[in-house]
Amino acid sequence: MAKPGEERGPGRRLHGAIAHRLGTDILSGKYAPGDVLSGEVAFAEELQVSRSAYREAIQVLTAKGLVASRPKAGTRVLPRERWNLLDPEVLGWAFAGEPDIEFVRSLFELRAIVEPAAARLAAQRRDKADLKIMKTALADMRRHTLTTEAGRAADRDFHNAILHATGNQALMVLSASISAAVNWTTQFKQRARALPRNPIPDHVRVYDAIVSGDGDGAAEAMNSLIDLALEDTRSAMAG
Amino acid sequence: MAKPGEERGPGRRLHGAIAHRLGTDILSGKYAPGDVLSGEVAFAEELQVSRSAYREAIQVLTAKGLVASRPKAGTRVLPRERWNLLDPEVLGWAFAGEPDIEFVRSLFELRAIVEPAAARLAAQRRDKADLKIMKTALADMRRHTLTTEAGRAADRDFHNAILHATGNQALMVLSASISAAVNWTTQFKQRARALPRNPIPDHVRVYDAIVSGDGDGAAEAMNSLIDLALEDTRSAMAG
DNA sequence: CACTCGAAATATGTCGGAGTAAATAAGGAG
DNA sequence: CTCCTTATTTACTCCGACATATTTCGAGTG
Repeated sequence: MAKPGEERGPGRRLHGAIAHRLGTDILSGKYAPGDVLSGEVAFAEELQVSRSAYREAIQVLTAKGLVASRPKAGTRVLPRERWNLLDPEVLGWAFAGEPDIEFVRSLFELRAIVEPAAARLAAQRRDKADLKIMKTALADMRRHTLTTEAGRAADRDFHNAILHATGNQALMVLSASISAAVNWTTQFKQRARALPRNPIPDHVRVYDAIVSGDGDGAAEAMNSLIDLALEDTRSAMAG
Repeated sequence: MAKPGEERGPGRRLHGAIAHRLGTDILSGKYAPGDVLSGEVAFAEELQVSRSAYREAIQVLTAKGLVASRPKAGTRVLPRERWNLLDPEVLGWAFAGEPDIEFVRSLFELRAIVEPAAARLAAQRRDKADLKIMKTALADMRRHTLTTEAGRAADRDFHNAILHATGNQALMVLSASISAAVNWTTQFKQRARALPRNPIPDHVRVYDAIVSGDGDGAAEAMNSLIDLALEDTRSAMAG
């Protein structure tokens, strides 16, 4: 690699850049579970960084369950089950290269489980502030399409507002992961072709049900919304 | 504090011990969101450790979204929404002291959403190996009660086996979090009083439904199992 | 010959200090 | 009063040495 500084974006620290590089390498399969990384001194020298910076990067990966180090034995990649795949940063690393189709499928399945239930709870517990956020998010989605970053941000805001309206902390944390996944997949869809369907009506149906406090309706509307999004993604990946 | 070595368990590194201490302090509210920690040099000296060890601990907390540090501004505790509360280690820190009742409630709500759906999928996709693991886990639960660590481990194994049988990676990762939560809450129930209900029959009903491929039955059985567990926990906390 | 115990080798873990870069705050020029 | 420059504080990075934990290999013993 060239100078280390070239590979890190603005604001990102050196150890963060190293963690990003190693993380994407692990998620992409360049280092497989069970593999033992080169020794600290050797690897740090290869990356042209100090041992301290390298070690701090390894601590980050260790905290996310990707690797584990032991004296004399070295640092080895842990089995996939130990990976914190719902960590937003890990999720980003997973989608940095070509995302694993099977993993995307399992994320959609999780969405299909969590979000309709969340919509039901949101319909029962939402307050005026929540509804206001959803309304403006919908308006922003109409103004900018999903082809723009602003449009995708509005989409994320809408889904986040629903999860926030449930008042459930654990669901809110999942929201970070799920919205990250949604972001990556919508971006992925755009990469392939123009979005074949107008997503607004589906979102409006969810919103209307939440406004009127109709839990079952909100759950069902959200369910069909996810089904349609899944279809779009599938056809984009297949084509 | 006394010698640093006294506060770390076997196998746990020094920076891991520091991360554990700071993590529990943050989760317990000793350091509130927005608070700025003392400078590296001062805090490291206060903890009687080197800056390297302290910094590596901070990297761990940063990776889990608990804190963020910037030059000149210092290291500050992030708002709760940024915390990776589903990280198994963070979950452990949350239950190290007196767990927040509202948080426990939200975890049960997440369980009530995810596990019935997982049981439904497991009933449709399980193979013989999955069933075998569930069967032995049930037998172990019968042999040791939930008052013993072996019994709680068997309980975890049973729930893990269900999530594993779904073949869904994202659900499997959630399993680590949820089983950790289940573990902590069962332990918490024991702390208060003897378990008032025999949990075996509920588990057997779930198992039978999964064996016979009855998705709806598995989901419903799991749903009532969680309801009962929630009641027990609630009465234990209230008492 | 097999087996146990112990010493050496090796990689991670810990340490303290020096120097760099970045962000805020203070001060001066316009 | 505003804007730009400067100064200081703090985290960030690097370095080299020492400590500690495991594995491995060898010597001693039954």
